[in-house]
Amino acid sequence: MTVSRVLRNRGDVSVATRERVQEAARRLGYVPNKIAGALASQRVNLVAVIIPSLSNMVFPEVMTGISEILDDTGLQPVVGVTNYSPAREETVLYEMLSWRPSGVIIAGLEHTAAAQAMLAQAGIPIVEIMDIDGSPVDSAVGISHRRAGRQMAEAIIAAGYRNIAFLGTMMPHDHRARKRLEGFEEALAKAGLSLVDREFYSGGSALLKGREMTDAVLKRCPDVDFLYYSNDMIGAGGLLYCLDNGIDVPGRIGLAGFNGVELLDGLPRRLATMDACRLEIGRRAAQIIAGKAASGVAGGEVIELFPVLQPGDTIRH
Amino acid sequence: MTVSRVLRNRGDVSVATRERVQEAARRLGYVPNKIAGALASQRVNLVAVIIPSLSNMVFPEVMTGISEILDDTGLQPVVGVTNYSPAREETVLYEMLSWRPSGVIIAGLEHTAAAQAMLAQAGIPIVEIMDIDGSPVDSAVGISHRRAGRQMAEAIIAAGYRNIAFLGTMMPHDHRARKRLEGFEEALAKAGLSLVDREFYSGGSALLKGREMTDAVLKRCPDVDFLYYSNDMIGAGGLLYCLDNGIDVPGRIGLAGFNGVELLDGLPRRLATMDACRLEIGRRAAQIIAGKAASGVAGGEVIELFPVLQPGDTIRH
DNA sequence: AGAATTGCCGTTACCGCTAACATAGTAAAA
DNA sequence: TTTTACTATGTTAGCGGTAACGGCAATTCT
Repeated sequence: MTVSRVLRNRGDVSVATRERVQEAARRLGYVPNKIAGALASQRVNLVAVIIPSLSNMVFPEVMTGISEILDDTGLQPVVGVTNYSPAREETVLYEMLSWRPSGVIIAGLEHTAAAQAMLAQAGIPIVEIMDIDGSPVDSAVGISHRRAGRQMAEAIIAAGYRNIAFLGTMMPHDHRARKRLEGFEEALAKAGLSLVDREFYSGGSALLKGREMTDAVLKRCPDVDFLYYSNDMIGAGGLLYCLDNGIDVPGRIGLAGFNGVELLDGLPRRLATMDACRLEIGRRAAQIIAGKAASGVAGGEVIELFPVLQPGDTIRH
Repeated sequence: MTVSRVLRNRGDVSVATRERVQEAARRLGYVPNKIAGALASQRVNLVAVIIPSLSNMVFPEVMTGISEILDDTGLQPVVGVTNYSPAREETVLYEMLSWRPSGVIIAGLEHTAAAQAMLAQAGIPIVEIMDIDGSPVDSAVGISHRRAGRQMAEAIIAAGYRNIAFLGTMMPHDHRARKRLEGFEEALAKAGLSLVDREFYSGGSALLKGREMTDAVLKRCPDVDFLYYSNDMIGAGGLLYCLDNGIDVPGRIGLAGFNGVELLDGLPRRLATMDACRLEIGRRAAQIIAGKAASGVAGGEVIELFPVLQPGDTIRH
């Protein structure tokens, strides 16, 4: 017990004993067994973070926000990656819950029925992040992707573009990209317009994909005057393609992406985009978990963040 | 016990009982407590993965390789991020070891004395990845960054460049970048050359940084004819800068980076680089852990991988 | 038929720690 | 001096599973 007290800085131990214990621990290379500790105390300083992917710039930044806040609380994030597969999400969630974490941060509002049930039953704070177009199990922090799509469409229409095409991921489970497209089309419809073309791809977002898709669209629809990309990476590819081919941007063709990734700052021209508030989403989500873990208070809250449109140099005005 | 057997698919249970148990588990939303299970069985299906950063394209790909292999083994990776801080690495390692994982995959060969001691004492397979220029605690999988730097220098010299500058990170703990630079300078020295300029920066790798640094070097040393970047991201920034400014690449100035990131495929010109074998490193490391976890065999092995120089379009020939 | 085996399920004793309480020693208060 | 109040340390009983073994009935072997 005395050792336990020393190593956790809990309760009264005389300075002499404390030092003797620490010295012995150091000498023996003793590393306490958290498994036993967690079992006995029914407390685990882990927060499960479940995200679709690590390779697209967006989630690493969310992670940064989460770590930033959690670092001060003794809580530790544990990452699980689902690759945009609902089945895998369910498995990963089950696996993580079986370690009885202090909270869950999970991307998106769409989960399998079983996953929903697990989340609801877990008895710990749950924060669904990125998206708020839907109903969360507990808390949610994110932006309205539908609104983001709508706003971008409105800006594009206001700038006078009329023959608008969409280029994006075909991932059946990227609900946020889907909602952006829905919002986008909704705003087009309101203006009496509709997409003149759409091009989908699967696989990771990459510059090269953006080039290929742009090429395909321009070949197929020579009179298109705006390309709306579902993410900045393929948008950047499209931008480079246009510049390489001497296409007047934003005069002849306008371009826009989504996310506000740092990458864009170095491009020859600044791509129009919308910041997805990734860092802030991570921070807020972690704050909710940390707050509830400390206070034990229940009750879900929904925090909506508002991305700002960054017109850059690829929409004319 | 019967429940335990059913849920782990171990031992004999009649079909009838098995189904009764599963049905009850489903109905109750029962999630077994791995903490208790791990304590009792002294087995934990977790592999600690300790890396410096998630935000620079290189480690996510290593993670992909790791997950790919581990997915078939029942083992699960748990990521810890150190932000290139040795002190933080020590903390993260301690934290992870206290959960008694089945193995550790950790980036680099340089650790604090305490971290070295923990790794050596842990009694589980340890794989140090990315680098093999040094002596591993147990196993290692990686490339020789010193050799990589040397090879690049030799190729540059062979192409006839003579006024060579280096642009890279100033992170005091990015040992791999440091070793590449050492190898590079070593090969220059052998050819009777030395760097005409060097420019360092701190912070994440970004296109914009690459532009700024390139601008600085070219202003300072107008007669420089080759720029060697410590990573592809700033290299790409430099390439875009040169193209924007009408500099003849690779005639007037040659460029090279390091890593072989996918990003480069979409650039107007292919940057010379060397693949760091990231995916393969992840795979091999995971295989070692999985193999040892299964067999219980000890004994460290060192696996050296050999990156290939991809000359691209930015070295003349 | 009796012995040996097999399939199925139950019992017991931990795993390494911590909550809760007990106990000595020591200083302050009555 | 005795009582009270801490302070510092020790004791006990789990936490929720699993390893190891035990036992019984049904089957197979000899």
